[in-house]
Amino acid sequence: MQATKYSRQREAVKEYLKGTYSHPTADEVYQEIRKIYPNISLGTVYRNLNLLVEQGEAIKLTTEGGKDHFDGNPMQHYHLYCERCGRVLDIAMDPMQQLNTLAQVGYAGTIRSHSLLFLGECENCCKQNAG
Amino acid sequence: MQATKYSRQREAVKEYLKGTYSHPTADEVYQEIRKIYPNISLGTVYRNLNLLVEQGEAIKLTTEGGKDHFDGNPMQHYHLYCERCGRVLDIAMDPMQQLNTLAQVGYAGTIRSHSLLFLGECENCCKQNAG
DNA sequence: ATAATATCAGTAAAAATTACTATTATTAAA
DNA sequence: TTTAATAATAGTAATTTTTACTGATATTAT
Repeated sequence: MQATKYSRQREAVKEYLKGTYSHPTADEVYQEIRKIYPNISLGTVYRNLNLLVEQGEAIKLTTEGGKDHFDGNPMQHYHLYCERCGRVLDIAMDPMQQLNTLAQVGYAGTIRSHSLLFLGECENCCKQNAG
Repeated sequence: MQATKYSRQREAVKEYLKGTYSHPTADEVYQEIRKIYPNISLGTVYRNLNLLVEQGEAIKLTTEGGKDHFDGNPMQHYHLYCERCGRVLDIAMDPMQQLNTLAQVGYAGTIRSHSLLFLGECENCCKQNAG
């Protein structure tokens, strides 16, 4: 069965994630939601973030920073991982399904999708460099 | 200064990594090297793997499986992450530098490179499916 | 209201990686 | 070819991120 029941905590996590472009980590979501629900626990945040991902409402972004980042926009799109500050940012570029086709050529397994992560420096860190 | 001294352990790690296409995790490298140097410690494996990455001799692949995988081929190329068995495999496809250029359009930060990971099922897991 | 149960807070555990320390191995110089 | 300097190691402990567990609470349907 496992019918999904409403919970204020999950709603708050979802609302926060849908309303930001910051691609927060679980801990960052936790710190934010605590301002509204001081007793919420980190485990609850993790559980609900993963639930949102399962439901197709969010995306989990695994980066070399070690922490997973979460994105409330479930449409496929690309990101920049800033090698300086570790933040994740959206890249305004059309997703290329043809990459899957190209990869599939001569490969006996099945290509389902792809994840494209650009590496470099975000706008903020670039400015700091110049200053 | 921090001059790099020779060590048998590092040599073994490097040799193993250069001689396999299996994209092993740190622990898998550890288990392998233990066959030759039973006293080698996991920390030594981690230290040397990261050293090889710093020196441009290897690449670290961060996947959603939670574990980092290592590749002894430092040339840019693409991979498949098998969502079934968690293995990482090479994809025979030319790297596309134009992706960096496309991403850079209208982005105020700096795009340095990209990491492209395909998701799906490897040949082995596909076969099992059919069988 | 009541019963059934999904979710929660709080805490403990797990898993992957890194840091620490006394000892050993490598290098270069005497 | 000893000796001195120090990088690297093994073994262990600590850190970090994420997941699992448990008794209490909140939500839903009856």
